[in-house]
Amino acid sequence: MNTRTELSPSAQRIAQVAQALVQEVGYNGFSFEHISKAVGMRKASIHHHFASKADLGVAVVKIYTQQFEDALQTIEAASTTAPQRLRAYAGLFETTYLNKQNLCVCGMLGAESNSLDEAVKLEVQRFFQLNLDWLTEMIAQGLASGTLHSTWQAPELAETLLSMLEGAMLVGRSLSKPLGPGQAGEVFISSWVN
Amino acid sequence: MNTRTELSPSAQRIAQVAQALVQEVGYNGFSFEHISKAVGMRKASIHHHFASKADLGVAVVKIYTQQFEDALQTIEAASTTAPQRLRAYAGLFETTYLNKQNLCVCGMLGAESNSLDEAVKLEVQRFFQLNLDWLTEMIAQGLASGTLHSTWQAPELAETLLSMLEGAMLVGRSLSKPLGPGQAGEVFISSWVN
DNA sequence: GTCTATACTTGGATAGAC
DNA sequence: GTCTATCCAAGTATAGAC
Repeated sequence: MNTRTELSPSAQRIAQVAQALVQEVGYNGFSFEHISKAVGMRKASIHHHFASKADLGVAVVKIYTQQFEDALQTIEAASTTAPQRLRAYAGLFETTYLNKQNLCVCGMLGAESNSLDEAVKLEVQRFFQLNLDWLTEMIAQGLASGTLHSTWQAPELAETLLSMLEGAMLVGRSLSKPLGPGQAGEVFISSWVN
Repeated sequence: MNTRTELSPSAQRIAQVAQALVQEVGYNGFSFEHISKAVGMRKASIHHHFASKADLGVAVVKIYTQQFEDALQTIEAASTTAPQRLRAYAGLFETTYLNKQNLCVCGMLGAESNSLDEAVKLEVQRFFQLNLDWLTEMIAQGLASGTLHSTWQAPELAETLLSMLEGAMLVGRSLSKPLGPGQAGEVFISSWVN
Protein backbone atom coordinates (compact mmCIF):
# COMPACT_ATOMS: atom_id res chain seq x y z
CA MET A 1 0.00 0.00 0.00
CA ASN A 2 1.98 2.95 -1.28
CA THR A 3 0.91 6.34 -0.01
CA ARG A 4 1.86 8.04 -3.23
CA THR A 5 -0.44 6.06 -5.48
CA GLU A 6 -3.40 6.80 -3.21
CA LEU A 7 -3.10 10.51 -3.87
CA SER A 8 -4.46 12.34 -6.88
CA PRO A 9 -1.92 14.06 -9.13
CA SER A 10 -2.77 17.44 -7.62
CA ALA A 11 -2.46 16.10 -4.10
CA GLN A 12 0.91 14.63 -5.01
CA ARG A 13 2.18 17.96 -6.30
CA ILE A 14 0.97 19.71 -3.17
CA ALA A 15 2.66 17.15 -0.93
CA GLN A 16 5.86 17.45 -2.96
CA VAL A 17 5.94 21.24 -2.57
CA ALA A 18 5.09 20.93 1.11
CA GLN A 19 7.97 18.52 1.60
CA ALA A 20 10.40 20.93 -0.01
CA LEU A 21 9.12 23.74 2.19
CA VAL A 22 9.49 21.66 5.35
CA GLN A 23 13.07 20.91 4.40
CA GLU A 24 13.80 24.52 3.57
CA VAL A 25 12.02 26.57 6.24
CA GLY A 26 10.34 24.06 8.54
CA TYR A 27 6.73 23.24 9.36
CA ASN A 28 6.15 26.52 11.19
CA GLY A 29 7.90 28.44 8.45
CA PHE A 30 5.47 27.89 5.60
CA SER A 31 1.77 28.49 5.02
CA PHE A 32 -0.93 27.37 2.62
CA GLU A 33 -0.29 30.61 0.82
CA HIS A 34 3.31 29.58 0.03
CA ILE A 35 2.09 26.28 -1.31
CA SER A 36 -0.64 28.03 -3.23
CA LYS A 37 1.88 30.18 -5.08
CA ALA A 38 4.25 27.30 -5.76
CA VAL A 39 1.64 24.96 -7.24
CA GLY A 40 -0.45 27.70 -8.89
CA MET A 41 -3.61 26.85 -7.04
CA ARG A 42 -5.76 28.77 -4.58
CA LYS A 43 -5.64 28.13 -0.86
CA ALA A 44 -9.15 26.69 -0.88
CA SER A 45 -8.05 24.09 -3.39
CA ILE A 46 -5.21 23.00 -1.15
CA HIS A 47 -7.75 22.51 1.63
CA HIS A 48 -9.82 20.36 -0.70
CA HIS A 49 -6.94 17.87 -0.86
CA PHE A 50 -5.73 18.23 2.70
CA ALA A 51 -8.39 19.43 5.13
CA SER A 52 -5.86 20.71 7.65
CA LYS A 53 -2.19 21.52 7.79
CA ALA A 54 -1.71 18.56 10.10
CA ASP A 55 -3.20 16.25 7.46
CA LEU A 56 -0.72 17.61 4.96
CA GLY A 57 2.11 17.17 7.42
CA VAL A 58 1.19 13.56 8.05
CA ALA A 59 1.04 12.86 4.33
CA VAL A 60 4.45 14.43 3.74
CA VAL A 61 6.12 12.32 6.41
CA LYS A 62 4.37 9.14 5.29
CA ILE A 63 5.54 9.59 1.71
CA TYR A 64 9.04 10.48 2.86
CA THR A 65 9.24 7.45 5.10
CA GLN A 66 8.02 5.21 2.31
CA GLN A 67 10.71 6.54 -0.01
CA PHE A 68 13.29 5.90 2.67
CA GLU A 69 12.12 2.33 3.13
CA ASP A 70 12.45 1.80 -0.58
CA ALA A 71 15.96 3.23 -0.52
CA LEU A 72 16.98 0.95 2.34
CA GLN A 73 15.81 -2.06 0.38
CA THR A 74 17.76 -0.87 -2.63
CA ILE A 75 20.89 -0.56 -0.49
CA GLU A 76 20.48 -4.06 0.85
CA ALA A 77 20.11 -5.41 -2.65
CA ALA A 78 23.05 -3.46 -4.05
CA SER A 79 25.65 -4.20 -1.38
CA THR A 80 26.50 -7.02 0.99
CA THR A 81 28.88 -5.81 3.70
CA ALA A 82 28.01 -3.55 6.62
CA PRO A 83 30.61 -0.87 5.73
CA GLN A 84 29.25 -0.62 2.21
CA ARG A 85 25.69 -0.39 3.42
CA LEU A 86 26.42 2.21 6.08
CA ARG A 87 28.27 4.37 3.59
CA ALA A 88 25.41 4.10 1.13
CA TYR A 89 23.06 5.04 3.97
CA ALA A 90 25.09 8.16 4.75
CA GLY A 91 24.93 8.85 1.03
CA LEU A 92 21.16 9.22 1.23
CA PHE A 93 21.59 12.15 3.59
CA GLU A 94 24.43 13.58 1.53
CA THR A 95 22.25 13.58 -1.59
CA THR A 96 19.49 15.43 0.23
CA TYR A 97 21.96 17.88 1.66
CA LEU A 98 23.60 18.63 -1.69
CA ASN A 99 20.22 19.85 -2.93
CA LYS A 100 20.15 23.40 -1.57
CA GLN A 101 21.46 22.22 1.82
CA ASN A 102 18.07 20.66 2.46
CA LEU A 103 17.53 19.09 5.84
CA CYS A 104 16.04 15.67 6.36
CA VAL A 105 12.26 16.12 6.62
CA CYS A 106 12.23 14.41 9.98
CA GLY A 107 15.34 16.18 11.20
CA MET A 108 13.50 19.44 10.76
CA LEU A 109 10.23 18.13 12.18
CA GLY A 110 12.07 16.46 15.03
CA ALA A 111 13.45 19.84 16.05
CA GLU A 112 9.97 21.36 15.82
CA SER A 113 8.48 18.34 17.57
CA ASN A 114 6.99 20.29 20.48
CA SER A 115 4.88 22.47 18.24
CA LEU A 116 3.53 19.72 15.99
CA ASP A 117 0.12 18.12 16.06
CA GLU A 118 0.25 14.72 17.68
CA ALA A 119 -0.45 12.85 14.45
CA VAL A 120 2.55 14.43 12.71
CA LYS A 121 4.75 13.84 15.72
CA LEU A 122 3.88 10.16 15.70
CA GLU A 123 4.83 9.76 12.05
CA VAL A 124 8.19 11.39 12.77
CA GLN A 125 8.77 8.96 15.61
CA ARG A 126 7.97 6.10 13.29
CA PHE A 127 10.53 7.36 10.77
CA PHE A 128 13.30 7.47 13.34
CA GLN A 129 12.46 4.10 14.84
CA LEU A 130 12.45 2.55 11.41
CA ASN A 131 15.86 3.98 10.62
CA LEU A 132 17.32 2.95 13.96
CA ASP A 133 15.99 -0.57 13.59
CA TRP A 134 17.54 -0.93 10.15
CA LEU A 135 20.87 0.58 11.17
CA THR A 136 21.01 -1.56 14.29
CA GLU A 137 20.47 -4.70 12.26
CA MET A 138 23.09 -3.80 9.67
CA ILE A 139 25.64 -2.87 12.33
CA ALA A 140 24.91 -5.99 14.37
CA GLN A 141 25.53 -8.11 11.28
CA GLY A 142 28.81 -6.30 10.68
CA LEU A 143 29.97 -6.78 14.25
CA ALA A 144 29.02 -10.46 14.16
CA SER A 145 30.69 -11.16 10.84
CA GLY A 146 33.82 -9.18 11.66
CA THR A 147 33.52 -6.44 9.04
CA LEU A 148 32.99 -3.97 11.91
CA HIS A 149 34.78 -3.65 15.25
CA SER A 150 33.75 -1.63 18.28
CA THR A 151 33.54 -1.85 22.05
CA TRP A 152 30.02 -0.45 21.74
CA GLN A 153 26.85 -2.33 20.90
CA ALA A 154 24.89 -1.96 17.68
CA PRO A 155 21.98 0.11 19.13
CA GLU A 156 24.30 2.78 20.54
CA LEU A 157 26.33 2.97 17.35
CA ALA A 158 23.14 3.22 15.28
CA GLU A 159 21.67 6.09 17.25
CA THR A 160 24.99 7.91 17.36
CA LEU A 161 25.44 7.58 13.60
CA LEU A 162 21.92 8.77 12.85
CA SER A 163 22.34 11.70 15.23
CA MET A 164 25.54 12.70 13.53
CA LEU A 165 24.05 12.61 10.05
CA GLU A 166 21.07 14.72 11.12
CA GLY A 167 23.30 17.10 13.02
CA ALA A 168 25.78 17.53 10.19
CA MET A 169 23.02 18.83 7.92
CA LEU A 170 21.80 21.25 10.53
CA VAL A 171 25.23 22.58 11.47
CA GLY A 172 26.30 22.74 7.84
CA ARG A 173 23.69 25.39 7.14
CA SER A 174 25.64 27.86 9.25
CA LEU A 175 29.13 27.12 7.92
CA SER A 176 30.85 28.44 4.83
CA LYS A 177 32.63 25.15 4.13
CA PRO A 178 30.73 22.38 5.91
CA LEU A 179 31.77 18.75 5.87
CA GLY A 180 28.27 17.60 5.07
CA PRO A 181 26.72 14.35 6.33
CA GLY A 182 28.68 12.17 3.92
CA GLN A 183 32.08 13.26 5.21
CA ALA A 184 30.97 13.46 8.83
CA GLY A 185 29.55 9.97 8.55
CA GLU A 186 32.84 8.73 7.13
CA VAL A 187 34.79 10.20 10.06
CA PHE A 188 32.65 8.14 12.41
CA ILE A 189 32.16 4.95 10.41
CA SER A 190 35.83 4.63 9.53
CA SER A 191 36.69 4.22 13.20
CA TRP A 192 34.99 0.85 13.32
CA VAL A 193 36.05 -0.55 9.97
CA ASN A 194 39.05 -2.92 10.21
CA MET B 1 31.45 43.85 27.50
CA ASN B 2 28.78 41.46 28.72
CA THR B 3 25.48 41.53 26.88
CA ARG B 4 23.54 40.65 29.99
CA THR B 5 24.59 43.62 32.04
CA GLU B 6 23.62 46.00 29.25
CA LEU B 7 20.00 44.93 29.48
CA SER B 8 17.48 46.19 32.00
CA PRO B 9 16.02 43.61 34.38
CA SER B 10 12.81 43.46 32.36
CA ALA B 11 14.71 43.03 29.13
CA GLN B 12 16.70 40.24 30.72
CA ARG B 13 13.56 38.41 31.79
CA ILE B 14 12.09 38.78 28.32
CA ALA B 15 15.24 37.45 26.70
CA GLN B 16 15.33 34.56 29.14
CA VAL B 17 11.77 33.56 28.34
CA ALA B 18 12.43 33.98 24.63
CA GLN B 19 15.45 31.70 24.87
CA ALA B 20 13.40 29.00 26.57
CA LEU B 21 10.75 29.29 23.88
CA VAL B 22 13.31 29.04 21.08
CA GLN B 23 14.66 25.87 22.64
CA GLU B 24 11.21 24.43 23.15
CA VAL B 25 9.26 25.33 20.01
CA GLY B 26 11.67 27.25 17.79
CA TYR B 27 11.81 30.83 16.52
CA ASN B 28 8.81 30.38 14.25
CA GLY B 29 6.92 28.58 16.98
CA PHE B 30 6.49 31.41 19.46
CA SER B 31 5.02 34.90 19.38
CA PHE B 32 5.16 38.07 21.45
CA GLU B 33 1.88 36.93 22.96
CA HIS B 34 3.54 33.81 24.40
CA ILE B 35 6.28 35.92 25.92
CA SER B 36 3.70 38.39 27.17
CA LYS B 37 1.89 35.70 29.13
CA ALA B 38 5.08 34.18 30.52
CA VAL B 39 6.55 37.43 31.84
CA GLY B 40 3.22 39.01 32.80
CA MET B 41 3.65 42.01 30.58
CA ARG B 42 1.70 43.33 27.60
CA LYS B 43 2.89 42.88 24.04
CA ALA B 44 3.53 46.60 23.67
CA SER B 45 5.90 46.47 26.62
CA ILE B 46 7.90 43.71 24.99
CA HIS B 47 8.24 45.92 21.93
CA HIS B 48 9.52 48.72 24.15
CA HIS B 49 12.52 46.54 25.04
CA PHE B 50 12.96 44.84 21.67
CA ALA B 51 11.62 46.81 18.74
CA SER B 52 11.27 43.76 16.52
CA LYS B 53 11.28 40.00 16.86
CA ALA B 54 14.60 39.95 15.03
CA ASP B 55 16.12 42.25 17.64
CA LEU B 56 14.96 39.87 20.33
CA GLY B 57 16.37 36.93 18.42
CA VAL B 58 19.75 38.59 18.09
CA ALA B 59 19.82 39.39 21.81
CA VAL B 60 18.95 35.80 22.73
CA VAL B 61 21.76 34.35 20.64
CA LYS B 62 24.29 36.92 21.85
CA ILE B 63 23.55 36.15 25.49
CA TYR B 64 23.61 32.41 24.82
CA THR B 65 26.92 32.66 23.02
CA GLN B 66 28.39 34.70 25.83
CA GLN B 67 27.32 32.10 28.36
CA PHE B 68 28.90 29.41 26.22
CA GLU B 69 32.16 31.32 26.04
CA ASP B 70 32.16 31.59 29.81
CA ALA B 71 31.52 27.87 30.11
CA LEU B 72 34.39 27.07 27.76
CA GLN B 73 36.74 29.14 29.87
CA THR B 74 35.53 27.36 32.98
CA ILE B 75 36.22 24.01 31.35
CA GLU B 76 39.74 25.06 30.40
CA ALA B 77 40.39 26.18 33.96
CA ALA B 78 38.93 23.06 35.55
CA SER B 79 40.60 20.39 33.45
CA THR B 80 43.87 19.92 31.61
CA THR B 81 43.65 17.00 29.19
CA ALA B 82 41.76 16.95 25.91
CA PRO B 83 39.59 13.92 26.83
CA GLN B 84 38.50 15.62 30.06
CA ARG B 85 37.70 18.83 28.27
CA LEU B 86 35.77 17.19 25.46
CA ARG B 87 33.69 15.22 27.92
CA ALA B 88 32.97 18.36 29.89
CA TYR B 89 32.01 20.04 26.62
CA ALA B 90 29.56 17.26 25.80
CA GLY B 91 28.27 17.72 29.34
CA LEU B 92 27.14 21.24 28.48
CA PHE B 93 24.78 19.82 25.88
CA GLU B 94 23.69 17.01 28.17
CA THR B 95 22.73 19.50 30.87
CA THR B 96 20.65 21.50 28.42
CA TYR B 97 19.02 18.37 27.11
CA LEU B 98 18.13 17.03 30.56
CA ASN B 99 16.03 20.15 31.10
CA LYS B 100 12.81 19.20 29.30
CA GLN B 101 14.77 17.81 26.33
CA ASN B 102 15.64 21.37 25.36
CA LEU B 103 17.57 21.84 22.17
CA CYS B 104 20.64 24.00 21.84
CA VAL B 105 19.43 27.51 20.94
CA CYS B 106 21.61 27.50 17.84
CA GLY B 107 20.77 23.95 16.94
CA MET B 108 17.15 25.01 16.67
CA LEU B 109 17.93 28.29 14.93
CA GLY B 110 20.38 26.56 12.62
CA ALA B 111 17.59 24.31 11.42
CA GLU B 112 15.33 27.34 10.93
CA SER B 113 18.19 29.27 9.36
CA ASN B 114 16.45 29.86 6.04
CA SER B 115 13.54 31.68 7.64
CA LEU B 116 15.55 33.91 9.95
CA ASP B 117 16.37 37.56 9.53
CA GLU B 118 19.94 38.03 8.37
CA ALA B 119 21.09 39.55 11.67
CA VAL B 120 19.94 36.50 13.64
CA LYS B 121 21.45 34.15 11.11
CA LEU B 122 24.81 35.85 11.44
CA GLU B 123 24.82 35.48 15.22
CA VAL B 124 24.08 31.79 14.85
CA GLN B 125 27.00 31.42 12.44
CA ARG B 126 29.23 33.16 14.96
CA PHE B 127 28.16 30.72 17.68
CA PHE B 128 29.05 27.70 15.59
CA GLN B 129 32.37 29.10 14.41
CA LEU B 130 33.33 29.92 17.98
CA ASN B 131 32.53 26.38 19.08
CA LEU B 132 34.37 24.80 16.20
CA ASP B 133 37.44 26.95 16.79
CA TRP B 134 37.56 25.99 20.44
CA LEU B 135 36.97 22.29 19.79
CA THR B 136 39.55 22.26 17.03
CA GLU B 137 42.15 23.78 19.32
CA MET B 138 41.44 21.37 22.15
CA ILE B 139 41.50 18.36 19.85
CA ALA B 140 44.68 19.53 18.13
CA GLN B 141 46.37 19.82 21.51
CA GLY B 142 45.23 16.32 22.41
CA LEU B 143 46.51 14.86 19.15
CA ALA B 144 49.83 16.66 19.56
CA SER B 145 50.33 15.61 23.17
CA GLY B 146 49.23 12.04 22.61
CA THR B 147 46.10 12.01 24.78
CA LEU B 148 44.05 11.57 21.58
CA HIS B 149 44.66 9.36 18.56
CA SER B 150 42.99 9.49 15.18
CA THR B 151 43.76 9.27 11.48
CA TRP B 152 41.60 12.37 11.04
CA GLN B 153 42.59 15.97 11.59
CA ALA B 154 41.30 18.19 14.38
CA PRO B 155 38.92 20.31 12.24
CA GLU B 156 37.06 17.27 10.89
CA LEU B 157 36.82 15.69 14.32
CA ALA B 158 35.57 18.96 15.80
CA GLU B 159 32.78 19.45 13.27
CA THR B 160 31.77 15.81 13.46
CA LEU B 161 31.58 15.93 17.25
CA LEU B 162 29.57 19.14 17.28
CA SER B 163 27.21 17.75 14.65
CA MET B 164 26.66 14.65 16.70
CA LEU B 165 25.88 16.54 19.88
CA GLU B 166 23.38 18.78 18.09
CA GLY B 167 21.87 15.83 16.29
CA ALA B 168 21.53 13.69 19.40
CA MET B 169 19.34 16.34 21.04
CA LEU B 170 17.16 16.61 17.98
CA VAL B 171 16.76 12.87 17.42
CA GLY B 172 16.26 12.27 21.14
CA ARG B 173 13.02 14.22 21.08
CA SER B 174 11.40 11.52 19.01
CA LEU B 175 12.64 8.49 20.94
CA SER B 176 11.25 6.90 24.08
CA LYS B 177 14.70 6.07 25.47
CA PRO B 178 17.23 8.32 23.76
CA LEU B 179 20.96 8.18 24.42
CA GLY B 180 21.20 11.92 24.78
CA PRO B 181 24.18 14.02 23.73
CA GLY B 182 26.33 12.94 26.68
CA GLN B 183 26.20 9.25 25.82
CA ALA B 184 26.35 9.80 22.08
CA GLY B 185 29.38 12.03 22.55
CA GLU B 186 31.02 9.34 24.63
CA VAL B 187 30.51 6.75 21.89
CA PHE B 188 32.38 8.99 19.51
CA ILE B 189 35.06 10.48 21.79
CA SER B 190 36.01 7.13 23.29
CA SER B 191 37.18 5.92 19.89
CA TRP B 192 40.09 8.35 19.91
CA VAL B 193 41.13 8.07 23.55
CA ASN B 194 44.10 5.70 24.12
C1' DG C 1 8.43 51.47 31.60
C1' DT C 2 4.06 49.89 31.27
C1' DC C 3 -0.43 50.20 29.83
C1' DT C 4 -4.86 50.33 26.44
C1' DA C 5 -6.22 50.58 22.03
C1' DT C 6 -5.72 49.78 17.50
C1' DA C 7 -3.74 49.24 12.83
C1' DC C 8 -2.44 46.12 9.48
C1' DT C 9 -1.10 41.58 7.76
C1' DT C 10 -1.01 36.84 7.54
C1' DG C 11 -2.62 32.17 8.46
C1' DG C 12 -5.88 28.37 8.78
C1' DA C 13 -10.23 27.20 7.45
C1' DT C 14 -15.17 27.15 5.34
C1' DA C 15 -19.31 28.23 2.12
C1' DG C 16 -21.00 28.01 -2.03
C1' DA C 17 -20.74 28.97 -7.26
C1' DC C 18 -18.89 26.94 -11.43
C1' DG D 1 -11.51 19.94 -8.52
C1' DT D 2 -10.98 24.57 -8.66
C1' DC D 3 -12.48 28.99 -7.96
C1' DT D 4 -14.09 33.63 -5.33
C1' DA D 5 -15.36 35.40 -1.25
C1' DT D 6 -15.25 35.52 3.43
C1' DC D 7 -14.58 34.48 8.46
C1' DC D 8 -12.04 34.54 12.48
C1' DA D 9 -7.92 34.13 15.09
C1' DA D 10 -3.26 35.24 15.65
C1' DG D 11 0.96 37.77 14.75
C1' DT D 12 3.93 42.00 14.38
C1' DA D 13 3.97 46.48 15.24
C1' DT D 14 2.72 51.51 16.54
C1' DA D 15 0.34 55.66 18.90
C1' DG D 16 -0.45 57.84 22.77
C1' DA D 17 -2.10 58.01 27.78
C1' DC D 18 -0.37 57.24 32.44
